Amino acid sequence: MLEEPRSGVHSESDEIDGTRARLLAVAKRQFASYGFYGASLSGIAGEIGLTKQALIYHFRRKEDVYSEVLRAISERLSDHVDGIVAGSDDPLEQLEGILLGLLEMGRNDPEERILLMREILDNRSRARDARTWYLADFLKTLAGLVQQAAGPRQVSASQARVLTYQLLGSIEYFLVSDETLKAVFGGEAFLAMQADFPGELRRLIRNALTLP
Amino acid sequence: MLEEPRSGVHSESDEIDGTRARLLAVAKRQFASYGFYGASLSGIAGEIGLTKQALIYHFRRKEDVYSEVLRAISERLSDHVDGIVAGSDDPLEQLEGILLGLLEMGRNDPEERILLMREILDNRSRARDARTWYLADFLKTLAGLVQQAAGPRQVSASQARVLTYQLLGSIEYFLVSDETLKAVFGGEAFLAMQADFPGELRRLIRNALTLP
DNA sequence: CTCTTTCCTTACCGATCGGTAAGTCGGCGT
DNA sequence: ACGCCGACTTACCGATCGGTAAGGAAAGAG
Repeated sequence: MLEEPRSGVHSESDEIDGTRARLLAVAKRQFASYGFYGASLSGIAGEIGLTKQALIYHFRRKEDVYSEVLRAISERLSDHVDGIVAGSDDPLEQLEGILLGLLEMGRNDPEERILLMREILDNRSRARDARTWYLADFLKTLAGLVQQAAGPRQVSASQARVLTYQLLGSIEYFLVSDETLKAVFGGEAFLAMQADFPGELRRLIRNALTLP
Repeated sequence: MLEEPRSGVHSESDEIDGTRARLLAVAKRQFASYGFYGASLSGIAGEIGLTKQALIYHFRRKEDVYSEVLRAISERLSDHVDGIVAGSDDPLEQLEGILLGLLEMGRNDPEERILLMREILDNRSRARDARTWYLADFLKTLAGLVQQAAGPRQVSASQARVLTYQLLGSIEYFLVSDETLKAVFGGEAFLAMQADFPGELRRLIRNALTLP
């Protein structure tokens, strides 16, 4: 029933460790759906037919599972940014690439956006550790790009941060609201919104940055 | 130690029922901070020196406490909208008023925005009841206003909804991120952002709606 | 054939959860 | 004076939480 115990790797190689990766995938989904408190170790492990002690064997504490999930997300996020930044020299193009890419990432993996949104909300109560700082680099990079891209407008650093957050908020809020939108406007209207979103976002970015 | 048992009102009048209102206020804060699962009946009641059974006496179940909190918020929200709409005839002015007012409301009562954001996230898992529909009217009104205000651009209903959500997202995401922003950029930078936000939001609204 | 390590199990722990049942107690109407 | 009733309390319930301890199957190493 169980596949690939693999060679005698010790816990170093995350590469193709089957169980651990599967646990992380499930954990991501459940943390996103139910939040840190709402998700349970037994629920996560149970979804792939294991007991919670198997989960607690791979990661020592619940917090560690959560941290690991978060770390993977932030890693993917900065990889994305690095990839885009390497592919262009124009700040405006880079910014557009990052934000539209973010939209695309959210479309492919909605739970990830939801988890990140929850993290922002929980930051004020739980946590204490790094957490926030996972996103710090991403935010600073983005704000820097905005300030460069807004050349014609000559915005201050603070204004650039505000703009960054407005653009980011447009995207993240939309990505997180899919179920609400379906419920309020209907499924087909939501599909139309999904189709219209990228174009309107591009407009929003251009308007926000290039107009005096 | 306890004040105003008041006249023998039965549970109808929410008017000046001391305990009930205080419980709701505490519940709002704790639901916002810890989420539905993270907040506990005993924790809420304990904060004003009562036992959880006092809480469960006033509201029968935990869900009912939560619903009541949410209902109050949505009521205040639609009151706000009604007030603004009554005060102006120009859709663009109305929209600006509503959105800037929302920003102001969020500034005065951050927990309220956080709770609403959590509600959006939780909608997909918990819930089943109305919930979403509390916001439905608000969203539809807003989208209608956007479409009217975007007259020169001639946007479709779907585009209007997208625009609505982008603007709404800008605000809500910012309001919810205060702690993150303080942690990432520092407290004084955050204050500067707070000062810059309304102006940039106004720009964003105008650009999004009036430009072709 | 043993010894060890990896990966997972059952058994158990105290704490806390939401919720029920059954009082207690002060003020009210009659 | 008596009983009722609203506003609480203590006592208790089963379920579930995260986490510890100990053991066992499987596989590689010597």
